Amino acid sequence: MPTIKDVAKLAGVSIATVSNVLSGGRYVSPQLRGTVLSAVRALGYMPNGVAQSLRSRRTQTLGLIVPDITNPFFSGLVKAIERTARTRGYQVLLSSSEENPDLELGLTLSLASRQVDGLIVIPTQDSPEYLRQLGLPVVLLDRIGGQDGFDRVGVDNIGAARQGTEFLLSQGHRRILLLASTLELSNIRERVEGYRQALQGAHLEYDPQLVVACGREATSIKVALEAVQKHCPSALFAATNRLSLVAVQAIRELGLGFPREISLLGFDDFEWSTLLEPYLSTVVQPLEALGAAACELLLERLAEPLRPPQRVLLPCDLAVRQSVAQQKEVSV
Amino acid sequence: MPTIKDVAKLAGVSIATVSNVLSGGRYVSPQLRGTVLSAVRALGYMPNGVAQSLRSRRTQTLGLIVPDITNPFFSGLVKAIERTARTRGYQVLLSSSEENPDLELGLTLSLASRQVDGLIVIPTQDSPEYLRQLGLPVVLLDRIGGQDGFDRVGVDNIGAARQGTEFLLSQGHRRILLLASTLELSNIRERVEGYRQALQGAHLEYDPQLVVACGREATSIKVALEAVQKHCPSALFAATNRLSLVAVQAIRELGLGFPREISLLGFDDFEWSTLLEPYLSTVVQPLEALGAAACELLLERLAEPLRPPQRVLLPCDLAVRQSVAQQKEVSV
DNA sequence: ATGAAAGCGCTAACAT
DNA sequence: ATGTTAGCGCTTTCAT
Repeated sequence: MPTIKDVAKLAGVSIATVSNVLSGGRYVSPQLRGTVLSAVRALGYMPNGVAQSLRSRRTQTLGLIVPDITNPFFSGLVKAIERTARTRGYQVLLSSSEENPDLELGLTLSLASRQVDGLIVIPTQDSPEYLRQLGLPVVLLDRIGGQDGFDRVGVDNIGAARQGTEFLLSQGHRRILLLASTLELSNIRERVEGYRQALQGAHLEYDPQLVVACGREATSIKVALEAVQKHCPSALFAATNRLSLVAVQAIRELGLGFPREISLLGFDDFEWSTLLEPYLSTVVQPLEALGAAACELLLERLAEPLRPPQRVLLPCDLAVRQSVAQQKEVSV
Repeated sequence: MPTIKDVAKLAGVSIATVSNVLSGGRYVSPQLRGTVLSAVRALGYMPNGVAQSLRSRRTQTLGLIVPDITNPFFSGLVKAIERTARTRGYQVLLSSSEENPDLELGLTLSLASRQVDGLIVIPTQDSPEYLRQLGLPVVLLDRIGGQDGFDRVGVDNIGAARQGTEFLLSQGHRRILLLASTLELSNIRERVEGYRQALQGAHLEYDPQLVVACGREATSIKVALEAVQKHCPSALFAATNRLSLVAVQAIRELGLGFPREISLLGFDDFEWSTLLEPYLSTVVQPLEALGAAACELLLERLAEPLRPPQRVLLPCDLAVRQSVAQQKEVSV
């Protein structure tokens, strides 16, 4: 691989001039410009990004830590982030934390050691304290509960869940079972809170028993199934996309007419949900906007290190399709 | 951020010793080792990966170019690659080519400039010639048609499609419509070939009209729908996961009893397909193994630059579930 | 067993 | 308007 030195020699100029032609640092006469450029082409020269980074102290690289890229919610975010970063001249080092806090810490350190300019993290748990110590610009994405002091972007979970629940209520449902993954995520707790607020707004009693934490594993189905059997809800509100799947399985195993006997409202929209018929109604999170906002927030922070931490809260939409039926006989 | 120099000063040793303690280059007495290590801890020192890379000429970074990370097939591969790379001490720079060859070329160059140690590419089209010129170890993944001379890992598409078709035949189906995306991908052409071979093996006529290229956009549904209307197949074989979706939509629009009146066999297995009932039978590609193999092949190439290009061809499985019905009345 | 010093390829401050 | 040169933080040869 030729270096800047080779180009300088071939063009008969100093390496500074080559650098300036390529990076546009200072004015170079058109003639020299031309000679340098042809030397560059003749040699097939490409600047060594590592050397540039060492010298300039900027790698033009962002670190991204995601729990599981296989989940369409996360992969949608990754896609948006990568695209935004790319159009702004940044590359993305992607790591998967596999929902493991210890691994997340390790990845964080390893990314910092590689001198990424900043980090976008979808943390495995609330308030990752070590991220503060890092001395690196960090933007928290999606799971942004816990303390502030971080730049963060997420969705108005309370509002979204309230809106979803209100929709269910408007269709006449009174016994709504909320399927949660784990209450350890503030994200999910906020959705529970939105659910509660909607019930309260309708002067209905909030029954904590109707909120069931299914966990994040295969056993979720069993938990959901038993809860449905025990509480006989007329509607299910799945608080994550995975739980929509779980809910569907539970409904099937119980042999319930869907949506006639039981309705389902999902959280997160995803292409493949159209495999389900009747089509799933869901709260839809603005993936594109979330990812882009996270990336842009980080770049702004890089440009302006001292400004106070920002919080971006995006609203969700409600996609009304077919999985929620009108409930005629209102239970008392 | 403290540097190796700071550590050396605090520990009262040379920077060479610090380096050797950390990188295990040469023997250092236990005493000095200890002093150095406590200095490291006291300062919270972390080696600067960029400087290490510049000096050692290795970045411990792999470039990965994927058409669309949002497709569960690709995201499954990415997950496996990232994990394998991580356990071997490598990080992954992820880029999305968005099925755009020009963008792919640009990403390639930009990754090379960042001095990745090697590249894993799921190319947007067959035989990407510029990848040869790159002077960088490259492993082609999934779309590995075209000329050889590359390290590549993929699946036995012919065998898989033949097996799938044979299964359909064994269930009594005689008019099988093969839904392809584009015939420009050798990948897909191979699946067509497997389909043809199976028919031939059963002494049935291969009718090119029964192979329909639906394209990769939203219009696919219309194309598929018209083909079904025109040819009245008893079974559909979708050659990609997207096409399973397309097939399902087409079947619904035609109001066909599924799988009674029409059967469906998919390609690629994915978690969310369980939303469809009856459950989708599919050819399943070994995502984990594919990703891991690609990564490992690349690392082997890094260790042994001169060995001849390897080709890894993995077999597929057939997951028989419920979407293919026995065809009683065999057409003549 | 350890230290001194060269140099990876580049940018930017300092010259002219 | 262009050239010279000092590092960026590290690994690695060459000394001792």
